[in-house]
Amino acid sequence: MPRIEISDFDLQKTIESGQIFRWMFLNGWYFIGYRNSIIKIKQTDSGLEYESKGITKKQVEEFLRLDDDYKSIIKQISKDAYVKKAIANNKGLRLLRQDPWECLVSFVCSSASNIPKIQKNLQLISKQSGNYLEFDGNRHATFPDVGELGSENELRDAKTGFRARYLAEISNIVTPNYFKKLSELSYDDAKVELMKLPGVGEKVADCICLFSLDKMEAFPVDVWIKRAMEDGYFEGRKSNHKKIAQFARSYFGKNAGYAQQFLYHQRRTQG
DNA sequence: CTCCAGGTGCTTG
DNA sequence: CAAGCACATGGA
Repeated sequence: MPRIEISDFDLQKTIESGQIFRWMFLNGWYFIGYRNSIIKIKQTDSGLEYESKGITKKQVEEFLRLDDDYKSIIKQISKDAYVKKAIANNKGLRLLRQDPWECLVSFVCSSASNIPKIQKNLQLISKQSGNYLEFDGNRHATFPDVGELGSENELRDAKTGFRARYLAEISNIVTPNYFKKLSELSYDDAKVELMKLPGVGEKVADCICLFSLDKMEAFPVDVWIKRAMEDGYFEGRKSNHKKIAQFARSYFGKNAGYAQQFLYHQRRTQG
């Protein structure tokens, strides 16, 4: 089984920090749905150990963002005691590089929802419209390809509620080429383009930019981050999404998205 | 029963 | 431009 020698990589925090939703923990291993396959992975003393089927080593490294210079990023976003505490409490938390299509569907499902429900939505969509894969003695459903998400009614069967209409419309608009084009755009242009899709506003567009399009300056502002930022940087006073996002990008710089992930996870787990 | 959840879109003032 | 509300669903 392939091993990856790496320090400062906390697999549990990374997987369970709400950036990906199709994973399960079984007998000491994480099984993560990725593109048309599964990555089975666990933490070891010296790093990570994984096994997968139909995915190259290069693809696994790309997904795990092993190309990030973690220490340098941490140094860059460690601007003050407040964020330093979030970083210290979540040492080894990383961002992943997801498939943009699944990321788009995931975060359209995320609006006015919660993590367990998003997981349920994606699992049902995969069972309905994805393929099945035999792996390690188990059957796993893969995520449906672009254009194969299913009808609006099927999406409603997946308990996506009022988001079913958005997803069905999105399914008719995007193509593999849509994401190829998107990946070539700047952060601002990619965000504008994404926000033309129904069900995609500022926050969802930022999540897609950060989690799947390498736009590390994106700073998604949800209710949790809003509270965390108001406490840490606005003297506890109420602010708004636009002010917070604008401040965060200028304050934390080109890796603001990493700061977001630490502050978000800190807020979710320690308050 | 009421409230709210990794928001967005639409309508009003 | 900001504020207010509906939108499905499910857990607290």
